[in-house]
Amino acid sequence: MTEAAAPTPAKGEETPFRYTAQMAEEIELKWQGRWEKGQAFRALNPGEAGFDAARPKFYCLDMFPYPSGAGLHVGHPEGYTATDIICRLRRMQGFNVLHPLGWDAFGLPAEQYALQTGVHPAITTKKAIDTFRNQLKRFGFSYDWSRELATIDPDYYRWTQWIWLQCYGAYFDEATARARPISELEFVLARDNNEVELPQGDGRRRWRDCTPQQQQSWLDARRLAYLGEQTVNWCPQLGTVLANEEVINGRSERGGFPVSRLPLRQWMFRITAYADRLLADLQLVDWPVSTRAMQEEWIGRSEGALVQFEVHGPAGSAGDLAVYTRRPDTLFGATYMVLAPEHPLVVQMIANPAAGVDVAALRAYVEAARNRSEVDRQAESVIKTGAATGWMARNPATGALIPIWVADYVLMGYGTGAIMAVPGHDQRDFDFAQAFSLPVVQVVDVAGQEWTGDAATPGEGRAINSASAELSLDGLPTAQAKARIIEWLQKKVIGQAQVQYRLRDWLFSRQRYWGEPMPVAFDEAGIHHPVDEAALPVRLPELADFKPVESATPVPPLSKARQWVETTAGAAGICVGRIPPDAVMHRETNTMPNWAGSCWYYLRYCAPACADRFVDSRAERYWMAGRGVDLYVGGSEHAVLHLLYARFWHKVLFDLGHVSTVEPFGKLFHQGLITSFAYTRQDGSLVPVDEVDEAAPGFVERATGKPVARTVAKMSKSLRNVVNPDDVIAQYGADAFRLYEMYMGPLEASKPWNPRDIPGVFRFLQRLWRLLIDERTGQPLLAREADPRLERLLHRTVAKVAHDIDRLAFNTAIAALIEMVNEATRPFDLTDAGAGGLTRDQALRLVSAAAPFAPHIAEELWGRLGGTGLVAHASWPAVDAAMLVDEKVEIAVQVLGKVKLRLQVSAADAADVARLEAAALAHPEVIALLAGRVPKKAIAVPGRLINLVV
RNA sequence: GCGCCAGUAGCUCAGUUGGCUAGAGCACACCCCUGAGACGGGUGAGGUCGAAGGUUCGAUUCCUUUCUGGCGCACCA
Repeated sequence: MTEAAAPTPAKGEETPFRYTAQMAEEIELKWQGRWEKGQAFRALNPGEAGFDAARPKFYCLDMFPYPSGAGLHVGHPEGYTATDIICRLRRMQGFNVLHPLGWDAFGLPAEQYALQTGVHPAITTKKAIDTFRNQLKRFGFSYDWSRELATIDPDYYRWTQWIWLQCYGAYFDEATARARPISELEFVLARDNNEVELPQGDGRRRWRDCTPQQQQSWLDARRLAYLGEQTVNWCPQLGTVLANEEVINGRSERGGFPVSRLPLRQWMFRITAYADRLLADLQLVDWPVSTRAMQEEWIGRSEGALVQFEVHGPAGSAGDLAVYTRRPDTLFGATYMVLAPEHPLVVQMIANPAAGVDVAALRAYVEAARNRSEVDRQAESVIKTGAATGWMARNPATGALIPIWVADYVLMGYGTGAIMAVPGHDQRDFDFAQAFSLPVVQVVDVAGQEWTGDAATPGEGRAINSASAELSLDGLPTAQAKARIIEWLQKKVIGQAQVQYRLRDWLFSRQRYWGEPMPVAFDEAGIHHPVDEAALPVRLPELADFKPVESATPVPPLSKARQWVETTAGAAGICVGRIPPDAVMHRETNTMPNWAGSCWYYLRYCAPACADRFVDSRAERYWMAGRGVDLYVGGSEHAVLHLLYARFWHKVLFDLGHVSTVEPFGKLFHQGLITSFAYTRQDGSLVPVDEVDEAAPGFVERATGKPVARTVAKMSKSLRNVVNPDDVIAQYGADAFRLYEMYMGPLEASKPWNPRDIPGVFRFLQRLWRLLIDERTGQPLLAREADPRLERLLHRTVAKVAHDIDRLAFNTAIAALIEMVNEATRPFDLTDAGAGGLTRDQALRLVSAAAPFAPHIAEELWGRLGGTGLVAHASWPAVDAAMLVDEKVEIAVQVLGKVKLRLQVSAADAADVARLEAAALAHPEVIALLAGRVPKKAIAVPGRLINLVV
């Protein structure tokens, strides 16, 4: 803390009832105790005694906190204060409010902390939760603590596992675009004996002619949770594989460690099946535009065509190669093809080299590309590298044979992992063609971009040089050329229109200890079997040595729990009735990622104690009614990760009939980051925040008196600018803390923590107190008669506060309260004992309006003023609409847009254009002002002004 | 490079469909209170509303360009 003035405790006998930090603490602890004892914020579910179905519901959710060993920082209470304020207002407005909190407690950070300290994560995590809970309770947040839950509770994660099993037991029905139980699919196939496509090019076969193994693997390949061979992101430093969403610029989102690519068989979620709905349903939610845009970009829908190219190897025709292109209209300009180094065809090309090709170089290139980390690959992205394969492909439009190359600028994970290269109209292809002297042809005439052959023209235009005996695109604008060629490709059965997404399936396996075990096991043949619902939860085994296994490849630590891993079908609870109970099984040793628990916690809050279902249906239908969670507040860092995953799970649960809404979070809001000032000496070294003084023009280091520069940065230990909320509360109280964080600026804005501003809001609380309470006696100070001006202002203040809270503009609501208190303080003399500025009724309404922000001082004032019950349960003061408009309105008179004078006009005259104009022009002052000039035109704005043009 | 958001007093921010002399808190100066100080109260100074064009009777507000900062995406064919 700086030297900023701390409130002095009341001295002597003069003002023993002064609002000081000490009194704030006493008041706050007193009311927190009473709220807790009286379960003041307990939300009742439908069916419970006392539940009032006539009230509207309001489900307000904070993003799941991840309790770290370091405890709370000032960023946490920002969003929590905001939701607390709106929840308190809604209760006073008569809503049934659901406002729960729990803990996201599995995952890497907790495990890493445990590794550092050498203490088991079960212990460190519980301790961190206790610390967080204690700290949060000191803020006086109105959570329904009876609904508290943690993802590490077996009673919770049994249902996380259950949801995974739902996905395992479901497939995506393309016809209806929704998930359905895979047993339905199996039933229909058996009944109708349909023909199915077998994997690995085994052709098509009738269902009943398939072996049981073929049937099983066909079904397994369609599950929403499936075991897939994929190139995954392997992070050796974290000791686990990561989802695409967790990798940023080739480094891990958490920790910033390099990530390499590795083919691996892992559990996946078929989130790509939902790409279309995840995209389309963004229209249904009230979310920040930036967040919706991020999800749209992440899903990355693109329209184009799939085109088959005939491949020619040394032994002649070698099947077809499919490519995806957004610009099928440029097919005539495809002069070569490129495969990703991981493309399966590359293996064949190396095994059967074409004559005259340097196979060693090709093999070396593919090897190098595989071993290169993503970071390296991107760092070198400017320079195109590649190797010729010697194999050729036939361009179906021109009939020409074009060479096939391998290059790492083509990614295996997008489209088919192969492209047709059109160097004339794609910059990347052009760069590559330049590097390897490949032909470039122009097939589109782009307006405004002259064709020189020195650069690609990637825009749209009219097709040229695009004609064959069968087909001509020449002269067609791009859109029509696309349609024409797709039609032709379709007729020839060598292509069709295709929608492609950037989104990939979600990698769900983690090689870590501290996570939910997957409810699945493998038999001796390596076939996987789900654990029966009745046998859940699959408990995480106690493991003394939970360190990740040192290895170049992923090895889950759970594999060390031999006795747990090696089990029988009976012990593991697998397929009771279909498999002998003594059959040998080994459990899945990968665990679920951190995201699993946070994908559905908002549902569990509706009925956290429900024992026979993941959520009680009636409770879910009540609290999620309408558009789900009514307000969800949290940081924007989860814009694509958590928020995309949770939407996906929710949609699956919806499809399977387990939840009642399509989207989980109707309205979303991101609070801004709280930054902090940091001070640097002229040589760039850092000065701790508490060793700096403000000097006349700038800031100086206290010890030396030398000037230092102030910057704004994220709070971090290294910058020595971290603020501990406990210290602030000790110095000013929780009400002042809450008020300060809300007054700093708009909730969504990033803003610096400035300790110098805290005394300002503390003084406001003191003024509020002193306005209503005699500091010498502790008795209320009340006016005998209501001042009509203050009455009017009070109505306005109450209306503005409610309106501003609705739009989450807490800073302006507080400003209105400050103005109200300042106005009410002015007219009365502090020395006149017993006489205040507001009547008891007015005072109670003012206290009500302040209660959402500073609930403790409000309860105390409410009690001292003789309010009944708790102000937290009081009704929000009624606003008389008539009090919001003035009887007399001040109208500005402008001449040519410049204000010359102002008139008092009756509200009725001011509201009507014609009457306003007449009243103004007839006014002696206006006549004097015009001095004979005749206005050519008068522009009247009702209630505001009149502008005269002369 | 592309997209989104933001630039208002020394600092942090208000300014709700274009309209009144652009406001608040902190900081600053002065005055009152006091033996003196702290607390408190009062008064005041401080802004070409990032820049340049345009639309309009009138622009901080709308449009275009540009500068600066933040965030996101980035070899996705």
